[in-house]
Amino acid sequence: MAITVEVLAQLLFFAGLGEGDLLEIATYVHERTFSPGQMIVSEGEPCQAVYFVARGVVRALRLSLEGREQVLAYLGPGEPFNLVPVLDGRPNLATVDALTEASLYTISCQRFRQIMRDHHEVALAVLEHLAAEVRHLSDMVEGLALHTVRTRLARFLLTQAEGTRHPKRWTQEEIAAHIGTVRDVVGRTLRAFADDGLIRRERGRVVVVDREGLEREAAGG
Amino acid sequence: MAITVEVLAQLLFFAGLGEGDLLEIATYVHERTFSPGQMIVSEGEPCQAVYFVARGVVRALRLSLEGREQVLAYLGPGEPFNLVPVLDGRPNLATVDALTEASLYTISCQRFRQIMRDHHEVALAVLEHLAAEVRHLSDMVEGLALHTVRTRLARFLLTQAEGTRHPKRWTQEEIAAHIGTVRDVVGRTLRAFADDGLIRRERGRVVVVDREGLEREAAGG
DNA sequence: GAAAAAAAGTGACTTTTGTCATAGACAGAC
DNA sequence: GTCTGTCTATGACAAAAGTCACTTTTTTTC
Repeated sequence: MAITVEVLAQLLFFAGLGEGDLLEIATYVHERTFSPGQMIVSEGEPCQAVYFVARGVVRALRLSLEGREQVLAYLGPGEPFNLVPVLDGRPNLATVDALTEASLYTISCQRFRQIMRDHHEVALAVLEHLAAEVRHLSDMVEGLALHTVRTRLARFLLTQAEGTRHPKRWTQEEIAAHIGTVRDVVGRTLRAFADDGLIRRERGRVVVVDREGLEREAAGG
Repeated sequence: MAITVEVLAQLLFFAGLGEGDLLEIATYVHERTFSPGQMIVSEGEPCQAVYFVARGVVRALRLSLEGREQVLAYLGPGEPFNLVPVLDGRPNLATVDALTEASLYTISCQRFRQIMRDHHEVALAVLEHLAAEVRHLSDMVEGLALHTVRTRLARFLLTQAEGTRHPKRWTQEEIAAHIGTVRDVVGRTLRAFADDGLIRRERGRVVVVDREGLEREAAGG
């Protein structure tokens, strides 16, 4: 339960700090654990804290009234979330829930703001992280506004194929929430890709057969 | 042509700096002017500089191969753009072009990175700005992924109506590029709103008649 | 290994969105 | 004024996306 300096230093933002600073910050950090499906922060609520994933996977998403979900990001160990409300003091931007058993470190808004004021290195690291977030969201907007589901799915498959990461097994529902559509349409489009010889579908897994063809689809011409 | 300290201090990021720092920074700043329609930065190009609008209006947008445009933001005096490429060193995120005669201040990537390293206040101000950007883009993603054109247009009309700003006269084309659709559909949807008694259309201008009704549409239920 | 739950497959159908083509309205240039 | 280019109106149509209903398969859980 005690947060050690070694652990803190592995969190993106604190990597550059010295022992002394880390010891101080460690006193601000609390650990909380969540079980799969449990909600961690809720869109629209006033901001409580900034979070870091210590163990497990969580996802940030927006919900519609009809219950449709749009995933903004999957987050794994070391990654922070709920930064924006901490920075601008406005309500939470997205709902975040746990996908797996997850343990998180939290730092209250006021404390984290103070840390950023006091530690220039931290502010710079947060800056870099937000820049990545803006880039990611802009790409998302571009895809949603200017491209068809077919194109977005092709892009998704390609990035997954590159996936240096462990090849997670995605359900169609999950893919849908990722690319901004519904399960049925994902299934239908996968079938279309298979019919066109771009992919092969084997028990839960998708194999890219014709990378060039898929890339043409992803270009969205 | 010379950049004065008074002018610099009006740019969001430099408001908190002292005379001495401003004088130093002023030596890094260059002014450039653009005429309406001229492209200022181009998506995908390597990053050159960060920009501040001194006078006029510019817009940041993404283009599709078919020539459709998605506007990410309109920017007026005092506002910065092209920050993300400066921060992450990757290619420009969006195209930016001038809508009016515009004069801009520029600071090269290296210089601006240096300024952020040297001036904590600037880094914090940039942080705040990026947070706002993330919030805006998330809302955009939510709208595009989870709501119909009808809902997005209702939201657009409401925010325009609130518009503390000067009531710009929007063409349907501009609205379309803003909410992620095409002109024809905007026109059709406006007509539908008028038929339903939510708005009244008078020569180029839209008047909200039934605010409550529009808000119901905007809720996207 | 059987039952239950979750995920996927699929066709029919509806709604929404986008495309095209053409005509009218309007604003400013001169 | 008249001309010209931009903006708007509108209908017919096509394509994309979403909904429904139901079945089959796969995975999990006792």
